[in-house]
Amino acid sequence: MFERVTSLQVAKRAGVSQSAVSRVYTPGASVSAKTADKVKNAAKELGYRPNSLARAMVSGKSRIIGLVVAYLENYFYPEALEKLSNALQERGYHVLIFMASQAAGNINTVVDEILDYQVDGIVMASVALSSEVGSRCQAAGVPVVLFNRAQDMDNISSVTSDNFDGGRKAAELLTSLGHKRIGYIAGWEGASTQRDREAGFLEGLKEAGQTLFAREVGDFHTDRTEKATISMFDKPADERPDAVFAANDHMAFKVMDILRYDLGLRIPEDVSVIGYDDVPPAAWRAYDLTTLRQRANIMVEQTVETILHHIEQQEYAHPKRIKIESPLIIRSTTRAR
Amino acid sequence: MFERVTSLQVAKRAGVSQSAVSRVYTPGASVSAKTADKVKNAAKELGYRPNSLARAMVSGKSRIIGLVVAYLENYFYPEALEKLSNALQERGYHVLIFMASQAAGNINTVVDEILDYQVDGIVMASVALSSEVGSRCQAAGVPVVLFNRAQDMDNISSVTSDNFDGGRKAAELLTSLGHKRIGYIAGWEGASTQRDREAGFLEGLKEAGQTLFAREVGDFHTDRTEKATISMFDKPADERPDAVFAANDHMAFKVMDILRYDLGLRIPEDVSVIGYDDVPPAAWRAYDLTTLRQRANIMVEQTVETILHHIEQQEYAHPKRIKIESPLIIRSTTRAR
DNA sequence: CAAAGACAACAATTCGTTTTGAACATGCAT
DNA sequence: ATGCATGTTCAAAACGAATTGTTGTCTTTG
Repeated sequence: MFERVTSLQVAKRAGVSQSAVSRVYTPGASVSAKTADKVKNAAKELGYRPNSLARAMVSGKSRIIGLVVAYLENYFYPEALEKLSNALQERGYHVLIFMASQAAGNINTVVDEILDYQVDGIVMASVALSSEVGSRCQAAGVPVVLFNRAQDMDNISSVTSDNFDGGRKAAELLTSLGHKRIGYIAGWEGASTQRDREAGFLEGLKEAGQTLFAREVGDFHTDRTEKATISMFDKPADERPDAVFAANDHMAFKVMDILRYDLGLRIPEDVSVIGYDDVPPAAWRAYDLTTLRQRANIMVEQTVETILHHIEQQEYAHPKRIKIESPLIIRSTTRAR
Repeated sequence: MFERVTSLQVAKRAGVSQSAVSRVYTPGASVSAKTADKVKNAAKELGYRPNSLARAMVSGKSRIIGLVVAYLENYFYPEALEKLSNALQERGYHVLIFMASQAAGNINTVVDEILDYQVDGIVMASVALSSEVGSRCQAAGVPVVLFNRAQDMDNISSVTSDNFDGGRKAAELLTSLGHKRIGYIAGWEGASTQRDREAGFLEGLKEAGQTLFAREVGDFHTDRTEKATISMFDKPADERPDAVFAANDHMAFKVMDILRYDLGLRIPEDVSVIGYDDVPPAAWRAYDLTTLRQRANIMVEQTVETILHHIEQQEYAHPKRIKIESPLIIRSTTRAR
């Protein structure tokens, strides 16, 4: 009932060989204008379109990039995903998406499934992958780029913000504003972003001759962040921080909500708040959050360039470790100077 | 360098034929336990995994679903995308994603590219597609399901909220709270969601013996919504609405920001606000928005069921038009009774 | 003990392309 | 007219697995 139109049928109708049809659709192949016309006409009449899968099988290039995402709740990711997909589409690639919702065991299954589809490359967003998984991809000749995560040990490319530097900038701002009791709400401690941001923040405090006044773990997670905030701030004024750096914007929003609506504190009069990411809601008037911007467009651009470099140059040996500077975006959740 | 392991190599090592290997990986095929073991061992030793593309070519089933998304700025979509991808993964399908960022011409190109990948089905989220595109997919034997958009004319399945009913509920609530000057911020007028919500809203007002007091178009777009809000509300108290229904949450947030921070109005004392979607930020304390919930999990579930029904039953003739009820979620942007 | 039946394994074919290597013109210079 | 490039075209061989009809092989039963 639904007969697929094949290149052979087009060839017959155009009165040429099947391989001629193939070459018409292969950029840079040598075809005379005459046969190209005949083929194109026949193709149009029959509604022919080349079968990407067959093409992929014989050429060994699927022009599919596997994308593994752990969760889209952090609104940095939808933005990145959109840009990534667009950028790859422009280059003739497409994105096969895999959610790695669950735990680590899940990742292995997911990577296997990805490889089954003969993807040309894999982008892992916010996923910490075991070195074993990494080497399995290497073994299959599929380059991997980590997006927004870094892995020190393995020889895998990664694109991140300069999280250490961003953390330091946060500390610089807070100390320069005269804050003396500075707290930190940590993200999930397995994440390199969390670790680097915290390390940079501590370094920044140290440079100003200060140390951390309070620390809680929010795990990049709503409920845990709310608990963390309460246990950090539900105290007399001189025992609680007068400024806090949350390891990402989403935690910062929760911190702000608790401070304002549960604890009745004013921002920034009683407490200054800084986040990280500059997701769109950070600019919404109700939050208007001072934060460090992750420049999604640049990060995506670099990710695309890196993965395509690996694919098209067949160069897997020299992983790139790209860090994008995070500019400080000062809004109204930190005191004016 | 990167030799792919094929079923033939496994077969040789296991001392069986290639077809035996194939059957081991085909659920429901008849293989003796003995050969299955031999094959599995050989496969493990060689690190064999079946090639999905080759499988797809000969079987005619790629187990890939093409997903077309226009934009992810509305946070209803990341949520839906995540759930959709997960649900399909569970059923052994995977999602090839296509952003249809630009105008209508873009959609055609995108659909062609999708079909080239021999997808088993297409889900279109928030995309209005020409009937021509629809019939092209039909002709190719690829079922299409519209997600969060309906198309009256064509015989294409769709899954949406019951937007008309939701709009009416919004009107019922506002009129029951005693509001007499009720405004509406419309979304993009090409969207069926916008049209149905407005029609239901007007119907609800009519049932209460009222008519619309003011109407502006926000186009589901930030800047236009801010302008729309100002032109609706920057007036003396008795000339502006005392309640407003925005066609989605994202516009409602902008409305709230303008009302509070630019016009100095209180919500809900001066103006009640209702949105539509119940995206996560609607529950954030800073907004705490009364809204109509789009039940993403149910919508996704129905979408998956519908598309897989079409695919696996090869039944394209009877499109389903599924509407999911939108419950009213009352929070604090509407007056208490 | 032979015949029928049920299963398993096999070899060969298929899917729709790209990619050889060889054959074939065509045109130009000798 | 002959030789040699240059440029097109073709037929055939991949690619990696699923599928078909066929041949075995092992049980079971009359």
